[in-house]
Amino acid sequence: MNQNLAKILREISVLLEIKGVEFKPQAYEKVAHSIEMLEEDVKDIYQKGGLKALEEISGVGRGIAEKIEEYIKNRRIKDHALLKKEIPVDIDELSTVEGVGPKMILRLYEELKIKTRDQLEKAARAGKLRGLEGFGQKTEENILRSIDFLKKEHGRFILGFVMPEMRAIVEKIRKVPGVERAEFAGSIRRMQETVGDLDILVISKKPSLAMDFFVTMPEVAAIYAKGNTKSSVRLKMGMDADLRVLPPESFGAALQYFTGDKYHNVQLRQIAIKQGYKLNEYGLYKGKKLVAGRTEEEIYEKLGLAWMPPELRTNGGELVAALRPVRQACGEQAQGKPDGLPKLVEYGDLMGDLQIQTDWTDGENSIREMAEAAKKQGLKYICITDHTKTLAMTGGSDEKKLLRQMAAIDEVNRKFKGSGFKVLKGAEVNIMKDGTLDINDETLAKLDVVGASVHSNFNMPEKDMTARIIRAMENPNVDIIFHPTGRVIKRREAYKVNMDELLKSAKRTKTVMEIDAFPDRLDLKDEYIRKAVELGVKLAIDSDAHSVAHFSYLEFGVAQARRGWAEKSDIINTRDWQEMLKQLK
DNA sequence: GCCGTTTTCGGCCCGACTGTTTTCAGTCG
Repeated sequence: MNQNLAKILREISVLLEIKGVEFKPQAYEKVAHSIEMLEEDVKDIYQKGGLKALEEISGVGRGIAEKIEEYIKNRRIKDHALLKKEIPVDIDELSTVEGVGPKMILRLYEELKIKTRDQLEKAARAGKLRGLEGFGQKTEENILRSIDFLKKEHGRFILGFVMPEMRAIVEKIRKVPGVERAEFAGSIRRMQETVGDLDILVISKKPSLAMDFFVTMPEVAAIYAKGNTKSSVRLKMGMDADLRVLPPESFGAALQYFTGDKYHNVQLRQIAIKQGYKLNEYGLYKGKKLVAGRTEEEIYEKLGLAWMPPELRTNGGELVAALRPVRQACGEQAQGKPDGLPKLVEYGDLMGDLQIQTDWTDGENSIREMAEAAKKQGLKYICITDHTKTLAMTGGSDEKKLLRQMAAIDEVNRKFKGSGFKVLKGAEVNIMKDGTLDINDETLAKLDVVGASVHSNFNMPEKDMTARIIRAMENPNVDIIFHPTGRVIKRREAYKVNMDELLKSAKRTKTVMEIDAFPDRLDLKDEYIRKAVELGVKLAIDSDAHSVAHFSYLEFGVAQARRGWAEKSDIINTRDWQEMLKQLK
């Protein structure tokens, strides 16, 4: 319900903006975002506390609370329907076209009756747009180019898959003469699951050199804009990229500003205003006087806040947590814990990896090769978790094959003797439709680590899927639930499951929940991680490696854990293998 | 439409770049 309601509220926001209504659009947009972020269903909130409870939601006042009530009762909001009737255009489709905003949508509709992206494309191809006042040939071309892109790609890229190329680009820019510093900003710096574009900020004595280099890199397919401080391009791999040159005294301000996210920034600027400052990408100002801007730290500090890792910046309570005690705001040194921010698990904290597939099933490499690659990556242990028999297409193990594999692992461990590296015995067993497992308990009991996961019957009702997984958790041999929602980003939705129930059961049965670091899985999602951490459910971060190249993906699992406010102690494989095993059932 | 250390009215985040304009509106992030 929340996502649908959020969509309607956002549509109201855009429709009001199209009509030129002031301020209300922001109010609706803010609420749409709050609703999206909400963990509890609005319907439950309403049933428990009525309109009053709805008004507790950030940004919701009496007016919107009543509209939410109306939606809960009737599945529609009358004002929304009226607006749609007045301007019956596909907002979603049109506003995702680059360069097309509310004002343009209105003119396109009024003058050419354009309602959909297809109609817009046809009109542009026929050269009908350039006749309109304020529209020229360039605008028409830009619209067509953007539509072509939208058709080809779905707009966002999976962070782990594009990160190597992004890093290579930044490295090259760092080598351009005059460039003193170059950093990622935006969703890449926040380590979001997916990224829409690449933002790079630089300090350079020779800005024009950096700009020239940037727009003529071999990776560039087209140049949108080139200026003295900002240039924008489309990369051949399909992503848009921006380069901005900043003076050193503003670099921290720009880094903060362009890292976002948007909601964090809006909130931060409001905090600044309340304290009599103005915050923009050039710095924190008192009147015309620059009081901070060289580093992010000094800006947060001046506002009475602790600096926080970019992964936390989502306006999900991090600004409240970052508040320094009052005495420090008065100029005194704070003693002890200065703020309420979590001490996040660090990249590099992982000692082992608990989900690895080998050539015994659908992996590419042998146990030995995987072990050597993991050791090279700096890990101290891995657990081999090949698929089991009901995943027939992978040649999943039955009980006999598992026993043979255990012997093979003993053999590999003999080779590693004295090196401090350990290979543990495990399996990724299938949770059957009824919640039983496809390997008998006697065999499971011989393994060091048993991961269980759902690989079939994805389309069960939520209640049944939840009961199915909980039954698996109740098996005393099951240590970890692997990739607990089964989603594949951009390809497959998560199956329907009541995560609150799962997490409570995980706590009760001492079952560990996995953060699968494979870039297009990354489930648990950040919001569920946060909930797990609050409940005291233990987590594991695993690569789900199917080849030696995949161990590098662990980084993205750590990022996910950090966005879920997880600390080192929440993650079992930050401990050595003996201590890690003690955390299991 | 929301909200309050500027508090029940009067504000609401901010600046760069583009395109189509001779001074700026629209869009974006």
